[in-house]
Amino acid sequence: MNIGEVAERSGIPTKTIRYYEDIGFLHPKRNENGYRIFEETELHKLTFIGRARSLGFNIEECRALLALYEDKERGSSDVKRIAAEHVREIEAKISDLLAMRDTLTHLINACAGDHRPDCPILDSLSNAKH
Amino acid sequence: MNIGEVAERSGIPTKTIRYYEDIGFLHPKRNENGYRIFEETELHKLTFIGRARSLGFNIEECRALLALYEDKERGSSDVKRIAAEHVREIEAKISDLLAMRDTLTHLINACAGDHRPDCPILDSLSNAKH
DNA sequence: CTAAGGGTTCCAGCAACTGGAAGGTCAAGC
DNA sequence: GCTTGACCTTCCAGTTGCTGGAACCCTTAG
Repeated sequence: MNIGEVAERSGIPTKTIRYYEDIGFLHPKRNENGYRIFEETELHKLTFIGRARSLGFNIEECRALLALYEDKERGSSDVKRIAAEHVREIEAKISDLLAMRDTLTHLINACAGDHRPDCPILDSLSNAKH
Repeated sequence: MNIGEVAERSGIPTKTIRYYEDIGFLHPKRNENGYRIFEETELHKLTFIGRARSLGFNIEECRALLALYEDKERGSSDVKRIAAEHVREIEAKISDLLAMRDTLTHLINACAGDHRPDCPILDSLSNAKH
């Protein structure tokens, strides 16, 4: 399988696949003309990484998950720990964003939004009322 | 005022203040030894930017808000539009994160988390059940 | 023979800083 | 006068996770 087919089947762009090779996620063989040749297992790995990334795991977390995925001796508790830690991070981001949204929504509701220059949004940004 | 005092009073690190000068947010004068000298108005600007950044506005949005802030003729509707657009972006992020959290929480609950290698989290990442 | 559509490498850039090196300036203490 | 330490300066490089582009090679079809 060439890189284009892998890209199509995994949904990951060729650029990104080459990048993943650079950072050591994959080690595809090469044929005599220098092209990368991918096995099914490499396609599976890429799909795995793609799903983990779409769930918001960062590269280092993906690396850890991939190592656990390939280690037949590991217990599920390690995976669970990584996932639980990740959920905590997600929840922290969510509450930050909720706080931002509430503050902004409040300011927007207080703002006339017309041609007059009075604007509670700018006032709040410039005055210290945190 | 030197940069250190501005940093202290605005809560923005000196490195970041210099960066903000680089990207054209500020134009502090220099005295004969080359040190930046800041006026109160520059301190206010920095505080303004700091608040906008902490509300999640990106640099370009800050630039727009700053321009509106300094334009005494502008109407509040422009500001309101920027803020409302920003709220929409925040809400999109929130729903992405909520979906991630729900998926992961579901997987974590299905995972024994013990020494056995069976792990629904990894299974889900590797099998196509999207 | 040429063109299209693969593939390869390497270099640069995005956002928004942050860290570090190498050096100039200033005030205080000895 | 000298040193020490806290300031300040500039410039360069690194962060994360790619993405775009240039310049080039390989293969196949018309």
